[in-house]
Amino acid sequence: MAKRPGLTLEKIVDAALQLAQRDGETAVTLGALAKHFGVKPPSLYNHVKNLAELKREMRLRGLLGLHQRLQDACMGLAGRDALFALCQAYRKFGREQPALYQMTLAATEMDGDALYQAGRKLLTLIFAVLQAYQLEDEELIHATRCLRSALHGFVSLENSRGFAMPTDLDVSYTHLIQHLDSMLAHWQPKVKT
Amino acid sequence: MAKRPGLTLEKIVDAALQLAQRDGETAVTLGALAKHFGVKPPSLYNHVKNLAELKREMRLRGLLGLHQRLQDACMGLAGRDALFALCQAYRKFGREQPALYQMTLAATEMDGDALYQAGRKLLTLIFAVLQAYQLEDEELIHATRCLRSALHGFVSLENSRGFAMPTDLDVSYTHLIQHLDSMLAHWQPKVKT
DNA sequence: CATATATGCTAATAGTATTAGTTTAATTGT
DNA sequence: ACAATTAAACTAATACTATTAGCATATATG
Repeated sequence: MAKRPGLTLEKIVDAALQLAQRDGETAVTLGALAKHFGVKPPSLYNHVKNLAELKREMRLRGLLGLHQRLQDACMGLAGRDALFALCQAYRKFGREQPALYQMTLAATEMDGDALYQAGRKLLTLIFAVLQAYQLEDEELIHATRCLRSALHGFVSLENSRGFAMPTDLDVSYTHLIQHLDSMLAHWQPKVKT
Repeated sequence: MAKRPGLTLEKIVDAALQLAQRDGETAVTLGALAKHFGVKPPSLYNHVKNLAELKREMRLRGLLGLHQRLQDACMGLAGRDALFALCQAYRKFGREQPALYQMTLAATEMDGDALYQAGRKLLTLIFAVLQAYQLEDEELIHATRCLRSALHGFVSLENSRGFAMPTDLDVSYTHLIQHLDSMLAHWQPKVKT
């Protein structure tokens, strides 16, 4: 038997992320990963519980990475500037790592505590950015949901080629951010049904 | 050999849609469909090119169904009322048929003409609804992208349990619609970068 | 250096799509 | 009504998937 390649969960997740980045989520298969490490597929089970857990780990990395990117982008900024930076960084992440973004935002049932915590961190960051708009309690939550919907929707549709018209997407996104800022600045607590 | 069950593309797609509705997209498998019809898996290839085409057909049904629902909801309405009806019907469709909605909005590369046409129909309907807001040319496209982003983002996140806080989602969505209406009513053509 | 554990392996099961080639049910034409 | 044709089922086979069980050995530990 040859030397052991010193596999570890870290390395496997790294390779899985690269694989997803290159060939999409469906390319993340135990066979492909095993081949990458010069190992047989069952050997991976010594380090990963199963494929579902591996994908959970990937999603955790995605959430943490997204959080880091957004945090870096907002460093030292506040109010409108922070919002713009947040939105631009969000889209940038989605464009640069489409497969990972898609996995990241696809929550399932049993996600475990780590994923929940990562989601919370992201939410806390957004709350911090929205602080300048002086929303409180429930209103802050509603506003955050609107913001997240707009950002996720745009990135998601852009990544899946849902915007077919030959009109500049950067301009559309800038519009979107401006209107989000406007929405937040003139937030109306009263909902008329 | 027993009598032939009189398979057809229509029936297969119908069964596939029911299967997706009940157990999710991953449950749509040729084996499961074959079992449903009391037939062996290869027999299905006499009616469907392959699994990818079957899913394309499902997505086409989804797009057409969504269009129909939205059209029905907007019948006889205009302006703000039409927008509200459109948005509510959009979310309703997404909630009632989560798996189908997810497939519907996940465009791939080679989608063929039928899917493109269905997408166009949907776009045309939205343009009609936005007519009252008096946007023109490029602005109409940007506004439509903002609208679609918000709606798709909300429905998508809601379906994947992306909104964790225990705050009423109906209220959040109503907020979203109101702000979309406001955005459209006070659309600012100039984008300040 | 011996023991024990960690981590690789092979073999096997089960489920997935798909193709090739065959057989027969259903339809069509005379 | 019967023969010929077509449509649609079948069986058999290939090639991927994930996953488990049990075995063997490289590495680490006492």
